[in-house]
Amino acid sequence: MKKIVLVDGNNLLFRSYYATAYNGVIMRNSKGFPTNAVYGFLNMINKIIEEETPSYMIVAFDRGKTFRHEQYDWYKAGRRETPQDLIDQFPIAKEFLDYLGIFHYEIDNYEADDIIGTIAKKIDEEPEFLGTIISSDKDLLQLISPKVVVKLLKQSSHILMNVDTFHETYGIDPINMIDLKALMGDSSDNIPGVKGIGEKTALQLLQKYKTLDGIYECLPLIGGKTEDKLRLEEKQAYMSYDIATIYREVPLEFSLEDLKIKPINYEEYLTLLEVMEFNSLIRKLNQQGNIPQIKPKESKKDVKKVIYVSSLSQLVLDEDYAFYLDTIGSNYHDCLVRGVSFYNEKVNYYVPFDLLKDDYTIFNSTLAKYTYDVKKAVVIFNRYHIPYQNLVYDAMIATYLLNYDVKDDVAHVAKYFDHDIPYHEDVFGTEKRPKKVEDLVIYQISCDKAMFIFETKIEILQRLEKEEQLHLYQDIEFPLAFVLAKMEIEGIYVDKGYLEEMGKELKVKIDDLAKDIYEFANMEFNILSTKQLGEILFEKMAIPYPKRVKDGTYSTSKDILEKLIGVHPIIEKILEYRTLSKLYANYTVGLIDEIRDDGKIHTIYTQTLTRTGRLSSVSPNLQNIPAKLEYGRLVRKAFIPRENGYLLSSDYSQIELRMFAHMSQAENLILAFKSGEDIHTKTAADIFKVDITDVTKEMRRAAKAVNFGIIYGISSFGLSEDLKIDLKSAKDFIDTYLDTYPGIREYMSEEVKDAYRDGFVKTIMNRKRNIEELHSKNYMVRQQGERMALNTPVQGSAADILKKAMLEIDKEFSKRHLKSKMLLQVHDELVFDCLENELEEIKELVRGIMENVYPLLVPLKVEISIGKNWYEAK
DNA sequence: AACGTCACG
DNA sequence: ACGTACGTGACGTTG
Repeated sequence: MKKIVLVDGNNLLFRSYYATAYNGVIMRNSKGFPTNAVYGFLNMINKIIEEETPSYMIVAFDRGKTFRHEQYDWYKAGRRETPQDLIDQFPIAKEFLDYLGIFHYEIDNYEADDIIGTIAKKIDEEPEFLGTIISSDKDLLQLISPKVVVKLLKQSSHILMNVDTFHETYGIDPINMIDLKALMGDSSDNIPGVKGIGEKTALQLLQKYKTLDGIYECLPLIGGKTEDKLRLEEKQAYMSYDIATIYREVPLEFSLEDLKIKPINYEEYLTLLEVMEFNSLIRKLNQQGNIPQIKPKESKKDVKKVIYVSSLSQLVLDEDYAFYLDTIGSNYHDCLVRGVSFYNEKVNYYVPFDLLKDDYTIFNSTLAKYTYDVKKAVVIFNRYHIPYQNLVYDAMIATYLLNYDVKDDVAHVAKYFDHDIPYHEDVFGTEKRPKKVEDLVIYQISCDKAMFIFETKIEILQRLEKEEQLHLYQDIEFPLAFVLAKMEIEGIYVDKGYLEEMGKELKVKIDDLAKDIYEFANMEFNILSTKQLGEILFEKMAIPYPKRVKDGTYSTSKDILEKLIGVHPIIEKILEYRTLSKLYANYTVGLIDEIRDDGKIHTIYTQTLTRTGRLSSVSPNLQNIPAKLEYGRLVRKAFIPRENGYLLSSDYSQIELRMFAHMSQAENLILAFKSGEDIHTKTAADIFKVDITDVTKEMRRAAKAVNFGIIYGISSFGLSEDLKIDLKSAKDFIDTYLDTYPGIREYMSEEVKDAYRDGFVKTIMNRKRNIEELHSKNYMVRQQGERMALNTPVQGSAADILKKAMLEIDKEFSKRHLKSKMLLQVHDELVFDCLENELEEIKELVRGIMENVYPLLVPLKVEISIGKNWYEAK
């Protein structure tokens, strides 16, 4: 059998382009020519050849307008225009295919789909051939046959679809994919389908009547609304059928035999790789050693061999350098340090940590030092009492601000700068299943990381400057890392005995509840298993399920269960069981495990994770300690100051809504804040048009919900769920709100418009977030993108402000030599451990800074409370 | 390792 | 017709 791989070239290039477009910033070669799409394309082609080992292959491309456009002028209307940077890369991709000996084809008036469809038909007819189609477009599934399969590309994996798997998934035959599209339509191609019929209904119909014709023949049997809809739009359905049908009679000027892969033209291939500056691919080619006729290319820089330093006298550092800490273990408060690599113009060292840890000079020189994760370095230096100065650059923070997907492992971001470093996990395995690694490999990787940091520093800083983010980087995020390090190192005392007592108490209550639940259910089962619980509640006990059943699974989430309170007494028991189990596992047992020998918990703030600019907190998360329910709140009594100290908590009141008022410049909302009234009460008074003294609890609750909705990028459905009112009322309510505060509508539509135009949104300090969702074909995903576009500037700007306040507070503490310490940050709250004699001073200082750190069109208000533990200080 | 659930702002 | 509010982390269950 001869296997032919059929690739949808357009699809592959588009995917590669959008997968690696950052902030509209994309990978380019030194001449400025865009290279990101071709790079991804080429890697994909290589991967296909490796995995499929085909002897025949074709890559098909679209060309110009097609017969579909001519027939229906609205076909594919509403699609975004293809960026010029992507268009420019098409010819290069084709050139690469030429050199790789891979056949590619395009023809006037037809899309890649049609070409592939026509070849697939030929494969069906010619016994000695088999076909594998590669694309992420589900349309192609209609081509599946006993001889042709489709490899459907997903985010990072793929699904292999053949006749059987297709049937299992959809319950219909592959060819009826067309009938399916005819009924449900396709928004991405602007295929209308039958209005009012979606995937569910369409599949049901097709499973029964097989085809569109079958359905229309049996129309009277269908009945109800569905029949009416079908009858009404018969013409449209058949038109959709036409347009969704892949044309399989394209006049082709070649035979299947012509698709045979030819030998690679290494010389031309290498030359083009060089022009594009795909150095990692060049290196790979060299390593494979299969380019005999070509002299190995000298890389731009001479690669310095790693030198293993076994005595300090060998370690000569007289120029600014990058260093990388080679550590073992995931938590840097107790990780081991195996060694440190150093890199600059002159050196490429790997130094075992034992040599360094007693030397106080290396990191304390006046040379500038660059690294990746400076906070981690500071914490580790502190652990070993290693003095340091002039840590001036952090590649992790810098690339985070440039919107790269930053991980603990440098290798992930390095690959975007064409530094090919193997992933930590691939080399070392997971913590549970570590792999054995050669020492030399360890040294090499560590040194490559230092090299990456050193060599890309200028480029990265230039990019920050170009994006006007140098201030955010230099004056906010980078110095903040040092402040966060201090807080992590300081840690917070936690009363272990108290938590143990609470744990015991919880255990008893949980066991009692379990007994009750088993009795109601008439059997013992695992209450925390959603699967078992769902079956017992909704099948065995036959409690009516309040929502539509989707594919036989029941949600047992709080929302659902709360709707069932009163139906059966078991429901409330389960809810309580859940709450207490959570408390037990997460906040008694879980927290106790995190208390270290010094009696404190030392969290780690992740500074380079969230898409909005907030921090996050891990190991443990101290940003989700119970606060809402009274019983849970008791956990906070375990968080205590040092002896004779006090905990002081200072939190911004409504900072996000204030930020929204500021950004939208909606005058009435600004006035609402300036009035000094409780904002939700004031909002209620405004929208219900009553006197502020006449606002009822119910009105305030409603107003509060809309205020929250506004911050999240309101949707009527969300609000209706939250307030448990119907959709229409929610809609009206939002309209009233928007009428009450003129300017908000305009602001929101402007923000969304800008986001579509730029592909990103930004905060007051020019933090940027790309929103790829906005150019999704999927309506729901785009909607979600729009909400992100509205929420991110609000949430992110609030985060900016708190960060700036933290910096100023830290600075002032040092300046005044205060003994009190800043310990925690919880998004809009800061927690301090204060000495009694400093309380008043701190209170005034913290309030002054937080309220004035960044003047807005509305005042910023801070609430401060003090206590002997975190429970009291709130 | 992925999912469902629920803790926080 | 679809399936929904923004941003996180950690647990236990399950495949």
